[in-house]
Amino acid sequence: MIQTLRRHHFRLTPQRLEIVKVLAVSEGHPTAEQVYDKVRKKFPTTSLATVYRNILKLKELGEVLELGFAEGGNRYDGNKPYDHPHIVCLKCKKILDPELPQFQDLTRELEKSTGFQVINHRLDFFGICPKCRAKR
Amino acid sequence: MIQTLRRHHFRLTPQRLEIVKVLAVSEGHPTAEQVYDKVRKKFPTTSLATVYRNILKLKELGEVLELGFAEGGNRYDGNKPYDHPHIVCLKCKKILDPELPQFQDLTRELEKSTGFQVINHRLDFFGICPKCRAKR
DNA sequence: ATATTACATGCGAATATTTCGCATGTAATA
DNA sequence: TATTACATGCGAAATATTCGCATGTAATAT
Repeated sequence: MIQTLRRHHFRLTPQRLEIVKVLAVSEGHPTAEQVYDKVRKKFPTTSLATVYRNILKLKELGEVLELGFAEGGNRYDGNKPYDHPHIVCLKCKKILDPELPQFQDLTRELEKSTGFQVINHRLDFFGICPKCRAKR
Repeated sequence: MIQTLRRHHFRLTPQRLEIVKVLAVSEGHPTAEQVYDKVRKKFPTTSLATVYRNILKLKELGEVLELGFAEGGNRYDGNKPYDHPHIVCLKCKKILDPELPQFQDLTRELEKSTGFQVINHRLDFFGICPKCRAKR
């Protein structure tokens, strides 16, 4: 990510580097607010707008994937910024990346049958994770 | 939908009936605002809050499917209120329901491999529809 | 090292979307 | 026709995100 920023001649400010770091090591696909909270641990004066601005930039550079949900509050993935299936726990809200080899490219088929030019896709499953199932 | 409302002893107000009708005949998965605009053609004093409240109710009754997107602004489907794939035109924003027989239940497989109890899913494709492709 | 400058930041205000509180209205039932 | 609990309309609140602008600072040139 840092390489990409450098390549595009964007400045490597401390806040920006920290946001990148948080996104890169994050598990479970954090919200903007969660990124904000972690960044403020190191740089307490950081503003939420800066977090959003940097996420937007990284999104545009293709380094971060944005996941929108009906309940509001987007989630971000800085590890695999390309389309891949997700499985969301409805209780603890964690989002994992399951392996799903059966889901090959239906895309080609779909393009043929609909006439659409398909650019990307989104596949999410919703349910209860093993840990939350055990809890009760 | 009206039967379902009646069965649950909800009142059949003119506004409610009109909202149901708009949702039932709508194509392309309207936004709340679009439903609001159509309902106001017949009942000009209808408030947006009423539209949201009724959509919420129908959602809870399982009669309307809500689709959230990262760009904000949910979309609603009153025709097929169960999980099914969508294909979204990034230009004209229309949403269609493609046939996708290849997408059988990966769900069972996923439950086995992840330990999740899967409750529902969401599969969307994004691209450019034939009409918009022709335009340029 | 220092100066320069264009990009970044922090702050609060603005937007957009959805929900809420509350007074009033009205569909369903008695 | 009266009753009553649910529904509506309105504006305000709650959320999530973006914007405007003054100030700060990383990168580059000197």
